Amino acid sequence: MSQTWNQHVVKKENKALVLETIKEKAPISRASIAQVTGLNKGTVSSLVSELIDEKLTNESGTGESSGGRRPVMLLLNETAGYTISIDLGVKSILGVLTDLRGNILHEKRTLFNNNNVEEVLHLLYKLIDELGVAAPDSEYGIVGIGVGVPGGVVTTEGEILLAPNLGWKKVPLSQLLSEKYQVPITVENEANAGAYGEKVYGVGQLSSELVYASVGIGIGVGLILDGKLYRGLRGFSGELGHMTIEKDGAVCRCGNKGCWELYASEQALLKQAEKNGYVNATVEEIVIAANNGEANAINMLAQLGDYLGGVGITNIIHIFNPEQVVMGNTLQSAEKFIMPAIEKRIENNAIGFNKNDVQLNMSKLKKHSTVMGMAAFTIESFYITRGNERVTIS
Amino acid sequence: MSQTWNQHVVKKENKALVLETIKEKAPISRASIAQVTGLNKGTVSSLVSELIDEKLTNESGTGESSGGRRPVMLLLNETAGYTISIDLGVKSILGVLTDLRGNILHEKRTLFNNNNVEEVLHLLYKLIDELGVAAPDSEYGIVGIGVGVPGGVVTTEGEILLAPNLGWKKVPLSQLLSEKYQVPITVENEANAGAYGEKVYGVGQLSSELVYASVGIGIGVGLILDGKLYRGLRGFSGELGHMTIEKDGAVCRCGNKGCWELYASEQALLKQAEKNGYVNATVEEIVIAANNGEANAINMLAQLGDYLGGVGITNIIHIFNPEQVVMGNTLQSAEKFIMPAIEKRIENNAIGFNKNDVQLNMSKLKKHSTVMGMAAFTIESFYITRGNERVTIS
DNA sequence: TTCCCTTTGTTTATTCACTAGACAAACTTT
DNA sequence: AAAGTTTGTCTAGTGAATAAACAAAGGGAA
Repeated sequence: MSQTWNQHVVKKENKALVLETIKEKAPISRASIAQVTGLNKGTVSSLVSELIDEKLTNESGTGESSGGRRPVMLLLNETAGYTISIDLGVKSILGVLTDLRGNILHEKRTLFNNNNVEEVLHLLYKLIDELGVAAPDSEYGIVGIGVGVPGGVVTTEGEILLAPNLGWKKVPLSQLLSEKYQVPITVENEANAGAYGEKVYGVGQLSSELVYASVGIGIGVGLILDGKLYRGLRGFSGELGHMTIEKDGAVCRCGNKGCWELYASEQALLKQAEKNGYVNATVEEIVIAANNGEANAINMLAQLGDYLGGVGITNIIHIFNPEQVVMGNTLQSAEKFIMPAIEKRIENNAIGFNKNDVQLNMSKLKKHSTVMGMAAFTIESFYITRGNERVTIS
Repeated sequence: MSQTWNQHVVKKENKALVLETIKEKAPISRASIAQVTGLNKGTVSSLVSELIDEKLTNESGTGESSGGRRPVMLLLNETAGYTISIDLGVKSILGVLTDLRGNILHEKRTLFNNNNVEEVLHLLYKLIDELGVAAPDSEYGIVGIGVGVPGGVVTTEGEILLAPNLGWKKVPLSQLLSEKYQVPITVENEANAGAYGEKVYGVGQLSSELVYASVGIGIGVGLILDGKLYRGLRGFSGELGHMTIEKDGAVCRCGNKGCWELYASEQALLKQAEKNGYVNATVEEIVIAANNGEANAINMLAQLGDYLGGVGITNIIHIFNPEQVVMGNTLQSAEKFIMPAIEKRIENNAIGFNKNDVQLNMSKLKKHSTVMGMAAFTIESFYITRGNERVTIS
């Protein structure tokens, strides 16, 4: 059944609206908030005074007069609390400490070779502890920990993590962190987090229909539909890496045939490189070779762009009619060599209307897409749950 | 900017909630509504009396006592108004007259050979007029006309229809109908409407993540995500018929290569049939041949199922992690021969988690999926806009 | 039958959040 | 200095929901 509506809900929503307005347009006066939101001046005054009591916003000095009494400017109190946000990769862990506006205060990357669960968890705990110590004193302290992971998070049966690329199955990461740290924990797929990061802090801030393709060892896709992250029934949407693009193609480890990521990923590139005599090369080395003008390297990257743009991304454009497609993760370093191929393929292959609507970009946050997405999740849920507490208390 | 919240909104939402409850659980008493929704008995009483004044609900007689005073049962007044809902196909127009619960009172199909815009519009107007005459007298009369069309509806620049399969481009259908009939008009893609029809009245009533594949001359897909129809940025989502499934495949008329609908549609089947000596055959004839045990026909249908299930629908399952995939339109007549192939392919090719979540069904409404979807749109918007009028008046 | 208990639906008093408008403070312009 | 503006607070009033009392209409047992 749907929710019932009463005055408590009205107040909660209006308060959230005022806070959101301050967040977006700070510094801003009470009078301007009233005008922008359509709320009455008195209502805004009363809600703002509660927000100040809760330390969520601050009065800074007075602003410029526009012919009358000077306005008192309000600021978001972005140092009322901090988030710890993690990108758990297959070779390294990236952790950042952010304030409530998503400013990064502290950052650390830890490399590892041993994928063993206990080993990696130990490093993860160490990293979290270090970031926690780095947090300044504040009203709310650490408001949550978010971890982006290279795999699926099953939300039934209590958030269990499955990460084949890490060799992990059924790790109850969320539960483990909840027990160790008494703060809200969010665990989310790396591509989903990346999509949200680009939407909130990156190149997608103006788009509400955005597809983020994380092209790394495999391909993961995060979907922002109608301004919100779309997870599917149980969080397994976006397995576009395992979309068939060659119906009788090679067999993938997923059991399907002709999967996109067999043709257009780091894995695919390195396999091709092996054939062309680049033994045990890395993506960076191939990009350097291309920069040095080696035809083989340039061609390999262009072909990768063909497979990315001409098939997978064209399909994405047809399926979702998105406003924006953002590409991120490790293949971003080859931008210079793959983008022209991608753009050309989309120009040639995509249907007119869908093609004209879409804007294609490389990630703006680069290595930070995932951590910033996790920070956004944590911050958003902090503001929402604080609102709910207030309602039930009053 | 977001919406501001006040008591008017609260009342409007609660009234909608009460009406929704009556719609779903009729016959139901005021006391039960209060218990189900969590609203106060007095509140429910007052809202119900307004709904009765507006003729949207009725008191029927008293129900059975459960040890005290007998309850007065409330019913939805489904004959307070009627919708005219149309499925504009490439060879025929199907029109129905429905009441506010979606019961079909009158139905007519008109065939045509000449795709000329004026010609078809003339037939459409005639059909609408006939259905309008058939509507009984009622409080609100015809509350809206909805037309499902075989093409895209561009919502910018005032709802222009593009229907390549009809040979139409840039027909302002919505505007034409608005001028001729002074009631709310909805024009929507046939697959989108079919998806909503199955969600509201068909086999998808319990699912909120549903993908509807309309397999006819081409393939169109309607997406129900998070319980709502997903249209993409400008209404062009769901062009999955033009998803590449063979990267170096045949060129499609859309300009892309290896599109799904080249392998798995009526068009594809008939082309194959031609090769196998079934000259100028129809789908029905091939199904009859299969029923008569002709191996060629059986094999062609099985192969069609392979392409449907093993590639396209498997991709859908990986992309969306849906709760349900529903197939409809003309190919439904071949259900018996294609379903086993589809199911087998999905079993073999789809990734475990996504596969286990999904349920595969043929359309329940069959030829009526699209018209019922249009009826659902019209009815829903009637109830919503009536609510808004009330708010601005009071 | 009669009396008591239940259940339903209405009525009344109260609460709560928002709005309109008055007002004071602080500033600019003439 | 006087007049007009803008900001922010305060007060009275309104509308919608809730809680609780109450009336109406039933059932069940002695």
